[in-house]
Amino acid sequence: MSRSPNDTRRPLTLRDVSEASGVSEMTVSRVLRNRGDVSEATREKVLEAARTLGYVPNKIAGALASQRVNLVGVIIPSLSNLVFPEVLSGISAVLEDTGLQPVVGVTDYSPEKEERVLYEMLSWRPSGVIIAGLEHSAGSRAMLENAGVPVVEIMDVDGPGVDAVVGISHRRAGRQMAEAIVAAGYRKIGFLGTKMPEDHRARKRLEGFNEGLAQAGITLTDTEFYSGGSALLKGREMTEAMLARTPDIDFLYYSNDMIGAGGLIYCLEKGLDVPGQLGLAGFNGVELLAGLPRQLATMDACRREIGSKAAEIVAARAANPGPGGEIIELEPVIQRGDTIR
Amino acid sequence: MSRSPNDTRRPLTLRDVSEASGVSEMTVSRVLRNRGDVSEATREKVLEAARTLGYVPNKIAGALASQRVNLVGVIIPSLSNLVFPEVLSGISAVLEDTGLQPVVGVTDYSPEKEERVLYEMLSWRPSGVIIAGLEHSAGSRAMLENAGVPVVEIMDVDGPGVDAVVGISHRRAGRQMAEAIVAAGYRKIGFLGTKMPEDHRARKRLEGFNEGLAQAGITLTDTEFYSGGSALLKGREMTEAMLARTPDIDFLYYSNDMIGAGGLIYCLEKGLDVPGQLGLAGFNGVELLAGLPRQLATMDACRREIGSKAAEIVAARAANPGPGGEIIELEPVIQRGDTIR
DNA sequence: ATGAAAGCGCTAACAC
DNA sequence: GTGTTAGCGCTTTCAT
Repeated sequence: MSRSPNDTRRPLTLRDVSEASGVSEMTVSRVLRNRGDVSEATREKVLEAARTLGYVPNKIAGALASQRVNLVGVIIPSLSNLVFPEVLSGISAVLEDTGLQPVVGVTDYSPEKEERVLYEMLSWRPSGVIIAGLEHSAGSRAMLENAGVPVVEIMDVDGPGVDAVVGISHRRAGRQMAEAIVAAGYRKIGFLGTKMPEDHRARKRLEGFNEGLAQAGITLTDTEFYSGGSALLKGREMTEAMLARTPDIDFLYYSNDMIGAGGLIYCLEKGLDVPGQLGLAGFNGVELLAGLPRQLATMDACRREIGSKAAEIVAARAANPGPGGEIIELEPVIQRGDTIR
Repeated sequence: MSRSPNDTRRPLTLRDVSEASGVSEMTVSRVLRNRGDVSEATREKVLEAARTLGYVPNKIAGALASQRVNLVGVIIPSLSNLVFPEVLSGISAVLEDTGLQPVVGVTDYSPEKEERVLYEMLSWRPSGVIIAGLEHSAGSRAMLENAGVPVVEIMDVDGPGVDAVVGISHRRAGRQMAEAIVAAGYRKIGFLGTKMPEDHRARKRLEGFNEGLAQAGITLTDTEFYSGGSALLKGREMTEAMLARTPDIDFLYYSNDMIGAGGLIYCLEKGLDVPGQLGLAGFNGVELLAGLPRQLATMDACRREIGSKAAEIVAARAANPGPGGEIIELEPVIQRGDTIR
């Protein structure tokens, strides 16, 4: 590949394009951003010069000068959870045609890391922030309150938000599932979930679930928690353990579909009568379930829609600032599948 | 929450901290970056002022002035592939303690989108770029060549790279799997994969697989391709279709573990004799497989290690520029599992 | 150990 | 339709 005149490795600037095209920097800038009136002739000249030089604009300088950054910070606990990539894709799809760009930060469910990631993001002065959850450290909360840009807290509506909130009520989701299970006649019910105090949404689902059971005068018969490892495998193991410990249990409520799927596979393998003798349910409505031999009962967490609504709020307010404080509660629906009788 | 003196929504600047602490902007800057000698007393004053004001530095201005950006662009085809989040976590883990930050861009396997994402990233003048694959549009390749920062192409080593390359040989991986299958005595072999011309690594695996078979005088008995939808479900459906069409087939090679897992579940459900009558193998070594009743034969794609090696190269060269052009080929290993006799 | 001046590469605002 | 000027908020460099 032959080297262009600019053979020193110095990055190209507007000035280089300006000189190469014989047009002022300002006009070059206008052409490159499609702003203001530029004659077709100059336009051509400039684009030609930019292309042959291989000029890539410096957004850092542009952002500093214009006080505008087309970035939206998206802060989520994990990428390996399957749920968050889906939220992300909802966000991306909407931002795609707004000129805004998502930038992802991952917290690993750690409030300290969330605070660091948030600080890092805000120091780039993004046009908005989308952040998972309502629970944040005092420092994070202060930063969000003072960010001076739209903030959308997603996934969860059970609690007060800093600004806009888009999500579902996990408490209610848990309650509804409890009601459905009780209505189906199950009475000895076990819960299997993650040992993660920082997963507030799973915690709220369990609280709601207990409330729902309590309403029918029932309490959980057994519980089992795990942390780390392959969720599918853990689901198997926990199910095996619980069935061994509490043989007469008649329903297993899993805090997520992956461990639920592991449990389902185990039960089918053992030839257990599902849903006759033993009912099963998970949470999330992940696509994976469609490939299993039996459809696990679950509840759609509206992941993509949460992403797209959140992105819409940010995009709308980036375009013209409003008062903020939007609250959007989505309604998850129980998918009974084949594992509740 | 009470408002601080700065009640106009103007973002805080170094100057605000400087005034609040009675110290020059320069010294404030030094304190905030831990650079140069600052007396403990001033240090305290400054930090105190910054904290109470809630000052967040403006990295845009900082980057412009210092010509240094602690960002590393990471460009991958997809987040829902399970493989890429693992690569990412390898990258993050290494960058964590280097002061560099990964910024992710997703291409959806589209060269045009890759070019746009790359352009966008380079316009932020990152300290390095990690990009999946060796195949890029002419435009992308030109940008990579002229970026003036370390570029690491990952996942694949079958072809020439722009700068550094970290990955495995998918062609060889396919060949090795073919050899193992033939050695186990299977002869009527089917391939099931994605209908994605843009997935060059899957294509190379298939090419290598065919080469491996050809060496034993065998050609593929049947093939089946899919696109979109739940991979697990597609694996089921394709397996069903192929077994119906070619009942005497004795081995199914899947282009990835998700469809392989779907196929395995289907076969077990139908009570087929795996691996006696019918052998199965996938590719990737995803964690999910551990939860299945039978272990699918597969090949570890070294995802996390690819990520960490790539990050190490970028970090090393960000610290002190070298000649570049590192080539690291990792060696995937066949995991025979329970589905090859 | 601290401060002053210059300037990073671009765009807003205003001429012409 | 095009050019000029000033300055975005920091850091570099040099002075003290």
